[in-house]
Parts: sequence; structure tokens; C-alpha cells
Amino acid sequence: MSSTERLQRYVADECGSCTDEDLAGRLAELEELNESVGGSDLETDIELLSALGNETRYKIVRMLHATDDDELCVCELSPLLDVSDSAISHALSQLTDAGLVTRRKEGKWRMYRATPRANAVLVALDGSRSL
Amino acid sequence: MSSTERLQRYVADECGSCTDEDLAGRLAELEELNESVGGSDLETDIELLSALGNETRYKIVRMLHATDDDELCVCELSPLLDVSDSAISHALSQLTDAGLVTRRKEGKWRMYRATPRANAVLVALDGSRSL
DNA sequence: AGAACAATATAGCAATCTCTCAAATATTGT
DNA sequence: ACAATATTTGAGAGATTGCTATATTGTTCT
Repeated sequence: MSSTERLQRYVADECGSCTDEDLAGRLAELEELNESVGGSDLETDIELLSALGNETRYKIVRMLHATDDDELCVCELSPLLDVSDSAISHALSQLTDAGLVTRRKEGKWRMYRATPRANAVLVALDGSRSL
Repeated sequence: MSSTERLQRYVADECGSCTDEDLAGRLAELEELNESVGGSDLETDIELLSALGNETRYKIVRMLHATDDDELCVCELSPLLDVSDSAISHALSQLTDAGLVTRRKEGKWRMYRATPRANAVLVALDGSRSL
């Protein structure tokens, strides 16, 4: 069974009396929808979301977002996260790749900071909780 | 090596001349930070983010967000996603659990709709892309 | 230069995820 | 009731993830 056969049945169902042009129009609409979604930002967004969608990484970004000092070093994150330093470093690396944090050298310490985009997403999460 | 030893060295480093009270204060600050992060919304947020952080599911929510009709049925999503109907159904189920979509029966068709929260997160992603 | 230390990179393993296939459920039309 | 159809559910295979342990890099201090 072709995938579009069911769709045609559905459109016909919905539309009641519907010409073939209507069907074609609906198919074109859906195709357009599909193209609008498959934009170049898709991969970037998914990388961001899946990076944030993990307890260790989410907590890190939350802490960076919430701290008064704007930035924290690994040595400050470590005592608050029940994973190894190695895991924290991995997490920070992935968060950096995803555009959620930035890194700065300070002597032998590395300072991490949440990006504006990370802050925007967290604010949206907080603001949409009661919707 | 205790985890807090390194932190104490760091705080001492940063602070220059620092009393033990200062060290204790900083530790208390970090502990407070940690508690503020570990709130009850943590699991919900992570479920939402990891649900969105997958190509199939992200595309579904994007399409539901973008469509003029506000809702779509599986038969409309199917032709646009290179996975089986079964996979789409699994994806929709997970998105429902995560609070990103809602379901409505319409005869033998099931209509899906993005939730306000899903829309808010997508808007935040779009709005923060250029930051 | 060498020791100590902060952080990162590599390797490997266990757990989880994501898909497909097959079977089940629910609804409509005959 | 039966057949057809739309979707869901359950099971299982292969890919991916997330961690730890170990080795390595880069920095500071003596």
C-alpha cells in the first residue's frame, strides 16, 4: 500500500466532496510543510536539545545560568554532580559543541559560561511551565 | 583527594587573601545553587528536551507547530517522515508523555496537536538562533 | 627541569534508544 | 458478523549514549 493512498482517503474523508485538484493541493501543502521543517537549523537544534536532555548536562547549564558569578569552573561543578570529573569534562565538551556554553582559560582553571541561547531556552522552559 | 580540596584551592586562588569564613560562604553558595537546580521540574524538563532531541520527533513537532490547520493525523505525517508508521506512533506516544503534543480522536483517524509549551520552546529556539 | 595539579582525550563497557516486524486494538462500511 | 483500514503495542536487533578508568596535555610553582 502506497503511503499516499491513505492520505488521499483521509483528505477525501475530510473534504467531503473534493476534486482531484483539491487532493493535489493538499499534498503540495504538506510537501511545502515538510520543506519548511527540513531547514538547515534542524541539526543544530537537535544537537542543542539532545545535549540539554540529559541530567548531568542539564544541571550544569542550569547552574551556569543561575550563578551570580556568571561563570563556574569544573572544580565548582564537580562537588555538586555525582559523576566523575571526566564525565563532567565530556559533558562540557558536548555542551560547547552544541553552542550552550563557552570556555575561558584562567590560569590552570577553565571557566564555563552559559551562552545567550542556553539562557533563552531555559527562560522559555521556565516561562512555559504553567501553560 | 576530596572533591572539596580542589574547590578550596580554587576559592583561595580567586580570593587572594581569604578567611575560612569566606571559603565556607562560597561552599554554602554553591550548595544553594545546587538545590535551586534540583527542583521538581528537572525530570519534566529533561523528558521534554530529550523527546525533542531526536530527528523524527523534532520534525513531527515542527510540522504540528507550522501547519495552518493546527493539527495533523498520522496519515499526513507518514509520507513526510522516512520511518514506519509504527515508529511514528512510538514517537507520538513519547511526545505525548513529554507534554509536547495532545491527541484527539476523529473517527478512525487520530489528530495530533502541538501543546502551548511545545510551541513556546520552538519559538525560543527560533528567536535565539542569532544571539 | 621536575613535581603537583586542573582538565581533557581515549578506550571500553553496560545501559538505553530507535527502529522494524508482527500481532493486537479500534473504527467504519458491507 | 465480517472485511478493510488506521493506529497502537510488544518484542527484539542494532546503533548510540553516558559513564568510569586510564593516559595525556597544559599550567604553575619550586
